[in-house]
Amino acid sequence: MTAVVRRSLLDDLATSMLDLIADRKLAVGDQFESVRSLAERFQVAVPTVREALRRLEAIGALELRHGSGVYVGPNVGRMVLANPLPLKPTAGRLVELLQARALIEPPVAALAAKARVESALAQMEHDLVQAAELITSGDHDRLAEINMDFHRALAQAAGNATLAEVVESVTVVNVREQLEILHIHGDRETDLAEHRAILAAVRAGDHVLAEQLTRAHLDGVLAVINARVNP
Amino acid sequence: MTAVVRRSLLDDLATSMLDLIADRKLAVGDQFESVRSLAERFQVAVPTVREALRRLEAIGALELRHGSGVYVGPNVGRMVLANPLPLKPTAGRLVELLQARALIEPPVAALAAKARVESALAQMEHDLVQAAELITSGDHDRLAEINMDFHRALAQAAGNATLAEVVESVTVVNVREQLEILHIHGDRETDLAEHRAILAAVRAGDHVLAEQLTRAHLDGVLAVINARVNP
DNA sequence: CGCATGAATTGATCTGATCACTTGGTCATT
DNA sequence: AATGACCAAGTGATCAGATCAATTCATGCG
Repeated sequence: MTAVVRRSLLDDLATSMLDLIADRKLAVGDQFESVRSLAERFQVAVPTVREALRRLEAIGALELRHGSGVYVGPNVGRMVLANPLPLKPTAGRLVELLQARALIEPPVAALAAKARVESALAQMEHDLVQAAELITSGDHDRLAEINMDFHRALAQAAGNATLAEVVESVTVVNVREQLEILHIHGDRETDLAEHRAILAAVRAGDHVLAEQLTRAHLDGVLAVINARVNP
Repeated sequence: MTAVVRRSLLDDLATSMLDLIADRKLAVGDQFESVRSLAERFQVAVPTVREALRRLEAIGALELRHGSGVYVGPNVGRMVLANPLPLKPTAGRLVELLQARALIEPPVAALAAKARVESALAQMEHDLVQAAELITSGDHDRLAEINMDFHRALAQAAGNATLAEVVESVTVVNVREQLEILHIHGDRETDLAEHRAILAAVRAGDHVLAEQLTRAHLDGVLAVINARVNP
């Protein structure tokens, strides 16, 4: 049996649009075509085009800006995504998430110490400066964001886009919940110091130390969370 | 200013629908409401409901089956997804993907040797039997699928849903391309033998060996690919 | 120059209808 | 009783055209 794949009109539309983007070599942020012109181009009705656009928008391949137009989104060409509409994770799910990070990020840090992509290192520096300011100013919400960004930048320093996507996906998840974690963890100064040590190790190209420090950092957080969840 | 997050009607609709699913404790595969009844429930027009449904469908949280109804999809509640509409990856991107797998999967195998989730181990056994049959029957397409499934099952054996999602996301990517890889790699018997050794190590609870075998397995594939891409 | 203003463009949503697929039941045939 | 053909209701898919709302940018006033 040949498993007839019945491609719906919508599947065709969505892939055709991606092909259009690829053919025109559009980059992230570039304006795409208007809904009406797409409808005419593909000879389908406006609502149909919009359904296809929504599908692409859901995965971040496109953006629809009211009154402005359709634009190429940040996730076009990505392989791994964070679910943009996750259900509220349970406490256990958050522990699993941290475990996953504690497993994945240390070897990524080791790789980063070998690759040392300069732009990412600069981003990490920048994040540390920002973090220091936010600690004194007390804006814990933005601090949590910046700390997550440090981890994302660390992954980007490894020079592997797929790894960066994976790490971003597991760090993006509900900053709300991560906030709670940070509030539990609490010791923001220690966090900052550990981040600084990690960056120094990466800068020095010491992949063993970078991996070890990253593991210690995440295991520390994990231990606190675990104690909190299973008292 | 009160930071009026201008949640579009669509955002509200999509999240409301997810809330409905959560409230009713619907499981994957359960039937949801019809488009028309949803339109009436939320007091919006049908095309609007459909756009929200498309968004949820795009991430696999829902499925729309023509003539039948709307059903809960397999990805509801997931945190990490594979891009369902990826662009054609370049050769370099595929190497990166393999590198990412070679970095992530070995420690996952080690964890699997500790957790040993029985259902996943059974799945791995089943995959190996299937793979042996497909090698003799010569169905290389299905063989590639089964081999990927072995790796996914291995991740599930680790008992961490997030890790399983990550590994699935990096193994789902374009079976077409992975096929090409397998054709390059070619030595299907070796693959099978290595898979068998990995499962044995996991079964035995030898996490050091499981990690080492998995690393050797993926590094072997990676080496061949690298030689092929950079001749 | 700087800022209001209004027209044009574009996305957002609605209304209502028609087509196509699935499903389950009816009913004649076997 | 089992089987298969057939029909009708429910449901998603698509269409057509219209109206509302946000953005953009050229225009022109102060």
